[in-house]
Amino acid sequence: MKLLALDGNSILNRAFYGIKLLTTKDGTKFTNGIYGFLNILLRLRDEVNPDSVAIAFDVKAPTFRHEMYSGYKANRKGMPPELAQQMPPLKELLAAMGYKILEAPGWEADDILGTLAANCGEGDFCYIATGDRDSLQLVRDNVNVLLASTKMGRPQSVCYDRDKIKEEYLVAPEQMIDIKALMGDSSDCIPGVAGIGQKTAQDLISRFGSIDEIYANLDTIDIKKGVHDKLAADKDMAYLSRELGTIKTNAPVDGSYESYVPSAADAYKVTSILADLEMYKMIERLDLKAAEKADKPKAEKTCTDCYEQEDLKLLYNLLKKAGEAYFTFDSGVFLFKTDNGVATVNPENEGYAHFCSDFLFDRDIRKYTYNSKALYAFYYDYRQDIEINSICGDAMLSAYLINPSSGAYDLKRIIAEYANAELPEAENEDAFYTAYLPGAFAKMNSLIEEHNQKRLLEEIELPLAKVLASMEREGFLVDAQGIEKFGIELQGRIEILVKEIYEEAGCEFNLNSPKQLGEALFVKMGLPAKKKTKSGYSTNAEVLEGLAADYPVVAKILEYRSLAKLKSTYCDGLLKVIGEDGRIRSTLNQTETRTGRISSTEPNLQNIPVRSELGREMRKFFRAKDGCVLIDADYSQIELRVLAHMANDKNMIEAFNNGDDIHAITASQVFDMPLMMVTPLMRSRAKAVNFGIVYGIGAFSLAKDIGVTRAEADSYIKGYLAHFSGVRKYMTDVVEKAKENGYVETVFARRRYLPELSSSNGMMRAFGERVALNMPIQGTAADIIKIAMIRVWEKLKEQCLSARLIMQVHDELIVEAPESEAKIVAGIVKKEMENAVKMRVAMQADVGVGKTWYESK
DNA sequence: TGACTCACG
DNA sequence: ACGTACGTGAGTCAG
Repeated sequence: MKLLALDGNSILNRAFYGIKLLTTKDGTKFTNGIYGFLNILLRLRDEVNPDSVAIAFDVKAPTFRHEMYSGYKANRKGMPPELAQQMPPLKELLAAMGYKILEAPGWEADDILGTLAANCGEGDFCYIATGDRDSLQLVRDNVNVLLASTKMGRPQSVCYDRDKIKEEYLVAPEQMIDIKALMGDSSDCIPGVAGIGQKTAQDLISRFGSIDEIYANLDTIDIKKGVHDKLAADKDMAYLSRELGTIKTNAPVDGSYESYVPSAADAYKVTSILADLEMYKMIERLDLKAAEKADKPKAEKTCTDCYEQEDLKLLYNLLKKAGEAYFTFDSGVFLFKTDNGVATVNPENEGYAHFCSDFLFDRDIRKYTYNSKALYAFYYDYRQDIEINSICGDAMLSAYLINPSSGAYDLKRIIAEYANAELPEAENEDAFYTAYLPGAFAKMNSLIEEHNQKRLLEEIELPLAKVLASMEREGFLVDAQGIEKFGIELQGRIEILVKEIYEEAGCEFNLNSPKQLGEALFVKMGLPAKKKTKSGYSTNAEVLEGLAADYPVVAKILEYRSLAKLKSTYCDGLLKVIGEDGRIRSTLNQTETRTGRISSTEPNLQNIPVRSELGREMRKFFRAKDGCVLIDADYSQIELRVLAHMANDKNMIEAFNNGDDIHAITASQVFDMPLMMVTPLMRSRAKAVNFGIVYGIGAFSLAKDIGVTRAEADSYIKGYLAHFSGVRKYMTDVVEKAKENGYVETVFARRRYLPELSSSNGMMRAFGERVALNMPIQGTAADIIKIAMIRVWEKLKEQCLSARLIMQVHDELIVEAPESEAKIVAGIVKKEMENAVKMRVAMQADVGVGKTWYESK
């Protein structure tokens, strides 16, 4: 039998250090070690083509094996958490692949390998794969060592047999240990003989055979005096080292190679672990199909037969009787999970429209689906009289609530992660997913229950999907001609600027290229460079602003930048996406952000300029249709109010509830003076401190932001925390709790995991702490405005108003309403926003009305 | 595709 | 000694 025996720890180590740190998209799991390990394993498997495979791991012994020398291997124990984390999933994966994992408490992996090598009988062959040269001592006529490593991300292995060792070390493998006894090994804390290195040790052993021979004839053999004296002084150390360095061959493991014939891989489990680690290519490389038909405990078998459902009346009755329906949906085509498999319902079927309105309307059928927003959207267009009720589950939203950092909410991955499912048949993938929807929901619902997120799901995310679908459908009317004209004006100004800049710079270059711009400014023109980026000089606004006062050309570049941005992103960009009816329909993503906010894409309408006067002009082109006005309401200081509530800070709560100017109050506290004496400068600095608190403050960044020294910024923070002691306590508590739990959560139990907190990298840890401080605040604010959106939307519907919610910008809602409804709608929006939640601090929303976004805000 | 820059809350 | 505030999306360049 041909056995391939791997030193799991050693190979994982090589893989980990040979490949740069990789993580899953969300940063929750490190994967480079596992990835590299699999690469090496597959490579070896191909090279060796073994009959059996054994993978050995160290198991920490409760006490040191070699107590006489207590420093032994002390420096080997420290494994960085990024690596340690990867150990359990790796073992699980290897086991699922059908390989035997060998562990023996108190024994190291190389002892286990030594034992296996020693059991190599007649007709057997043993390949030891390791990253560690120690194991070379195990080489025999039928035992080879494959020294594995990862160079430039590629797996490599060198095969050592007797000849190769002779060639490289001039000795037989049995003598390797004597070399080590003399030279020692600092990484293994094997002392060796002081002053003797590899060269001398190799020379001595190749000439005299062993340390026994050397010491037996120490005074007669032909060696230099210095070497003789060193050998004489450390005789005990040499023998101790030999003992320490000798790999044991009596570990308590099964020595029979037959025991390590791999069993069939558990294809489902392997796939789901790999999918979890986002190693999708690896799934293909393993080609699990062949191994799939294993006769062992199977995952729940679900019928995935797909058939066209023609009798829709019958299907409706079945669903009605069941009281629930699991289905997926794509542009009008339904796939229903039924007892007989998966039923397809097509728009071409007779009675389709009738079926849809009956089924979707029926409150007594609980509906579990995927991407309910798309379902709402389709039927808003298809037939507006079809009402959709009782959407009780949306796999996308559930998966998002369970982990908003995973970023992978396609149905395929959700099924792979949460349903105990077998691999999909390639032909009818969609039917397969539908078939496993109930299983996935069962698992996700129990997690959601466990995390106390049931209300968050049912009262916020599920109803919000309908609101977002309606907002996307409404869109935002824009004045295309106005934008075009504005763009032309900008273009004119840009061309003049470009000419002037080229003239003053003395050369022409691509102003849009940071690389060329940096070159022109800091090399050709010799301006003082301040900051560098990975690939050259930094030319960002902060740097340029620092130079603008002294170099007029830089001021022009800044102006160019701002105009170019307006032109390309906002004028050109928006013109491209205006619909035939003059409205822009942005996509509102409900499962994008890690904090619970929604995001807006294609185009992003959440970053339309407002801070600069020229940019703000853009908002004049966002308007209400004829006869209508825009009602714009934004929360005042929602994040600070949330902080005051969560921290239960007396001073801050009182300030808000008195209706005070919070930044001014903060200034009076930070600078320790009466409110009357607070100057505008002090107020603006205090405002920056308030922002900083919400972001997880650092003195350095605060200093940079407001242009004071670090020490000064530091004293502001100290002053702040001294006066807002509730906030101080909150900050320590929330970080402590995050470290304990591994996650933070909002008032409404929206959760975000923070693996960064257990990183060994100080910067990553600090980042984790800032996120721990920020996410509950930003996330709770997001929860609140979502509640307000649902209430506003429902009120407008309830009162049969024509007004429509059309946009949300994190703390701001925009409603388009007939002029006649303006007053009442403004009242509804304000009221629903302010009453969305009851907190220790009252919420305040400011409402504006106007023909354009510019006017209404 | 990643880096850079910059628009918003 | 080292880098530094939270959360997004889009346009552009350059390898």
